[in-house]
Amino acid sequence: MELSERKKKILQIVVDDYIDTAVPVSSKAITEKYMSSISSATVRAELSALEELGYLTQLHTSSGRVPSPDAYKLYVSELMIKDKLTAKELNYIKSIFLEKTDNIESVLKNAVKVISELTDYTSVGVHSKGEDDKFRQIKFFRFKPETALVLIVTDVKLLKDNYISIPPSMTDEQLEEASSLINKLFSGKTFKEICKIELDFNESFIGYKTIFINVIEALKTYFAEDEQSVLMEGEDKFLKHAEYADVNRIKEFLSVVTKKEKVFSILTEDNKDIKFNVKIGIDDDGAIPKDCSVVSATYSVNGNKIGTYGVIGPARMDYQKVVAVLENVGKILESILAGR
Amino acid sequence: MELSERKKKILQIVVDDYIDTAVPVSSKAITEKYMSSISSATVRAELSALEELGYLTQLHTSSGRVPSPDAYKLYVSELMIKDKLTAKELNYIKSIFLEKTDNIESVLKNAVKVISELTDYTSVGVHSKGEDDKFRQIKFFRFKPETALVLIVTDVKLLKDNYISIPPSMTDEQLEEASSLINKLFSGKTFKEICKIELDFNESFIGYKTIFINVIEALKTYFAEDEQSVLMEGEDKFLKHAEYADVNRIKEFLSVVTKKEKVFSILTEDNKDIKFNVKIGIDDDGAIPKDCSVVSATYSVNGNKIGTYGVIGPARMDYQKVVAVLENVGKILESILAGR
DNA sequence: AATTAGCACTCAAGCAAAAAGAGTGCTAAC
DNA sequence: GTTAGCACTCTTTTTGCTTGAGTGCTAATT
Repeated sequence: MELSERKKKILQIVVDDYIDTAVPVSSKAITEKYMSSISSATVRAELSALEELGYLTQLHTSSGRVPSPDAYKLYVSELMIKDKLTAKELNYIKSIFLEKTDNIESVLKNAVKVISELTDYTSVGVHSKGEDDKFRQIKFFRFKPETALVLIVTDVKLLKDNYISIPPSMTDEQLEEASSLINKLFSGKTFKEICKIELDFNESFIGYKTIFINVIEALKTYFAEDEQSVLMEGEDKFLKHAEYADVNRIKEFLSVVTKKEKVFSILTEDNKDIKFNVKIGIDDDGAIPKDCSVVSATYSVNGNKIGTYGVIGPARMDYQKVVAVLENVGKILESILAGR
Repeated sequence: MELSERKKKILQIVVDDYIDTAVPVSSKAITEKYMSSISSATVRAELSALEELGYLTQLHTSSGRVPSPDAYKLYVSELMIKDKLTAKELNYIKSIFLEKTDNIESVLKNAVKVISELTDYTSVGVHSKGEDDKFRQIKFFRFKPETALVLIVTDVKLLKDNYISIPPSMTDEQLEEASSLINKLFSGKTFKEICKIELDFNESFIGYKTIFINVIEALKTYFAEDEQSVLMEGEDKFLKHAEYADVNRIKEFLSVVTKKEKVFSILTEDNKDIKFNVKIGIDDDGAIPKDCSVVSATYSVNGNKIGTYGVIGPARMDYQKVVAVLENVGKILESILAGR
């Protein structure tokens, strides 16, 4: 059901004020600070109704009201007055992205960094698994006769650390030829496409069979590693905020933030089809800690969602600032990725 | 001045008991649990003397005694009975190091990981800046006519992410030749040595001058980045320990542990020439937080100290376990590095 | 000269009762 | 529908009191 305009106004005031002061909001505070035209008794009736509807809660009978998770969600999607960044902040964002843009990972790293710095919350970014990343080039570094470090460059990133074994009998020239063969065959293709390639190991090819299989194996490990691709910044920023004055809250928060796989699943799980997803932890056993909020957005290239970025912090978060920063960073991020 | 045997014994008991129980140790506890032959009044006199000497402190007049930083240091260097690891633990250490050993960084990473897991403290490792790392091989990935990604492999690690600009007029063949020239010239040399090489750009060489200069530039950035080489594991392990029930303690701890450059300077600053260095934070403005302890050791190859590894945790730390783990890991670490 | 028993003293920690204050819900009047 | 007024609830803070652990000191003992 749709809320009356006055209810919306009051709810907005409560959320605004609570975000600002961290103190439960009383009817008196509302009339005195924001709505001198009506009396506190009227506001009390409205607050009571909003509580009935699930948007507000009371810590105890004689305390002011605190927004519920639903209230924050509504606030972000409808109630909140959008913030604008200062020219200084906008310039700062732009300046960060001027740095080298040769691979998506470093672009995303910059995005995550700037988000954390401007919002003062822990920021995160995940890039899609990369099944659509395009193969660019392969090179081998032969360290010993039987092992080589294989380097694969995609349009997204460079992968190293994949050691493969090669037949010791193979000469360096043959290895070189193998790499140019692979380059010719795979170049420009996505991982999905590469897997479909029917390899015809005829006589001119047969010597490279092991290599090919090993390279594809290396590619598979590349696409399998997902937690690796979680980028975070400002893991300790949450301590700056008043809610984290309690040891258990801190433990809860850290137990999530220090586990990249947890962060990954939170960010990639079902997102509603709205611009900014807000997820707030309710009980203690969910993926997100109690009273902890995750605001995230996806970025796309050519209409394909290829990653998610956002912030993690207390439920009582400065959503105006956060959304403004995410919005602006997102725009630049997409424009850079589109122009590649 | 040298302590009497009895004082040493009592100090050892106090530290042992305090590490075990986290409760200030009373004269009564000492006589009842460990020294039934003498009376508590005698112990009290000794405790009083040890306090006078700076080894013990009292929280208030009617509390038991707590070891001072000096007491912990003496404990580790002289008083403590060395712990032995179980066969299971030893096997675990060995098993971890069986993994790929192709570069020092990954070996150190394993060391740090195993230390954190066995001790349950945050562990750290830093490798020397690398002026003695040996150049192995260079390769160029030409992305655009005017830029290339340069990959340099040393005996320690692989460095990527160094983009250099190349003259667009240069053909791929010339670039290839440049890389084999560089390989021939630099191979097996340390950074120091490379810097000393007098480059004679005679006619056959002159075309590669820009490349050479750019490569050396890339090497310099490599050696300049130092905080990068701080490896850490178990950043949230400290929360497991009783001392971190206080928010300010947590903040202090995290403010150090999340800043790699701080950890770096703590680990690399003046170490006494003993096997296990113990540094304990005293006041709040030092590099190390109050009541926080850092136990570290260096590892060497051919008599050259090339890195430091250790743990960070509360002053009331299980030094027996920590030293035993560090000792064993250090041995394996050095044997692996020596055998390269 | 070192050790010990005994005792007074100190201080933290826990508890209960009281006081203060903020905020609500309800009711009756506007 | 709105509002003033008031009783009621619940938290927070303060205060005083009690308990108990542990020490330091002193005088007696070995």
